Amino acid sequence: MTGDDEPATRMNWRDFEKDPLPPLLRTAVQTFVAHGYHGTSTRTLAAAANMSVPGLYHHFASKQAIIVAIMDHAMDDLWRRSDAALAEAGSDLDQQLRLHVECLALFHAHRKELAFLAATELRSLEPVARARHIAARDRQERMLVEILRTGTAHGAFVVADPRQAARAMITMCTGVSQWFDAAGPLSAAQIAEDYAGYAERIVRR
Amino acid sequence: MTGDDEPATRMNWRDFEKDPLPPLLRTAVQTFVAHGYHGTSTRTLAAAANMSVPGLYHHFASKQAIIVAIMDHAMDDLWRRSDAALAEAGSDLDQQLRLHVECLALFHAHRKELAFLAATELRSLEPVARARHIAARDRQERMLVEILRTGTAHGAFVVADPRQAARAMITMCTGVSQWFDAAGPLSAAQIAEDYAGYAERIVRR
DNA sequence: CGTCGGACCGAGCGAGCGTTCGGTAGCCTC
DNA sequence: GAGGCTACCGAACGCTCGCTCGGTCCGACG
Repeated sequence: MTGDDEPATRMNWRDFEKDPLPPLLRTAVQTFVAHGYHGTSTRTLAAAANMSVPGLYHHFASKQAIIVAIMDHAMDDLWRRSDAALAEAGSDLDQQLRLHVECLALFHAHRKELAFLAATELRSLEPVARARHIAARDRQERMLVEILRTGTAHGAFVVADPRQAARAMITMCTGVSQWFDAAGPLSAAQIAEDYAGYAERIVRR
Repeated sequence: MTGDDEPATRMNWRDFEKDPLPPLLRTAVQTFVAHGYHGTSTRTLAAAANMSVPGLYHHFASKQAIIVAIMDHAMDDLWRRSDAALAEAGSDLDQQLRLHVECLALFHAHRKELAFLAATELRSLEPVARARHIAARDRQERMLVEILRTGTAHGAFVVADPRQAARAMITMCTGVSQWFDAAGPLSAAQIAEDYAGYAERIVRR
């Protein structure tokens, strides 16, 4: 082991060019978003990927494994982006908050289907995967709580309850995945900037 | 017709004593929250209500009719409460915003299962009911947008995009239904007050 | 040239699904 | 006390579900 918490080259957390998801999972994401996990049959999944049902089972052990792969990818992608955003902010607490919220909003706009599933299909995961997903969600939440707590301790922010404020900010960003429209009047970048502003105002002295 | 947009006695929108939902629907809400609409069978629904499957079909025409009754009740209850809150606020714009957000947060805390379903099971509704639910959601959103727009026009608030700010506030409150715990350290009333504060800060001059 | 393994498919398995049929038990009315 | 109503239930219908069996095709390798 080499202590891998500081990768040599950090990802560009603002880059959403293409999602490296294999085509089968990409079509599965869209189908699950439209009808939900239990509302989608393996036949529908196979048809969406231009494949037979056994063809699908060649790549994944079960329908459950498909949703698990999607959810894991979502949580991993968000975590790596927000980790990179924190690194970019350095020790400036205001900047840490701004970039974290910007990162959250960008993710929920650019990866809206993925983010929607991550928020919606928790209950469709079997116990092991569910526990893992909850842990990832909690770790993600803790990152923002820590920013708010440190900022409050150093007098940069005024927050009565950092955990509650973090939840308000996170669910505010989560909501973006429900209504964002790439063809709409607001770009993801504009929304992210506005949301960073909302977060700042919530904690302003 | 007597012009019924001003009922003689308005409901007390802060009172959440008991939900007037019949027992069958009450148990259905909990089961749907746990497993989702498509993840719940009519046999499970019947067992949760201590009933046989035909017994369940005596009260509702179909499984779909059960979810529709629940969703309609949720949207109607929220609408009547926020309507009453607006009436209580009178013409004071700051108060309109405060009470509206307080009402939203209270609803999503006290009726967390109901609110969770309303936000989550839209895609499980068949076209007619779905259209009705979307219309109700839009009407609900428009109410807050109007408050923000009027407040901005009168110089009470500073909001670049009322629609976007309204969505941020609404999804912030929607999130309460995902993590609120009646046995937790924060009461619904405390949360509602904090959230009204967040909303105020977002639009503050 | 042979055979090996990855990528896939048609057909079908048992289980569970939403729904319905033909009842029964208890109560109220005339 | 006959008839009708509400509130149910056991059994089963036709269908779809997740999943698997026993293949075929095809490019890579020796």
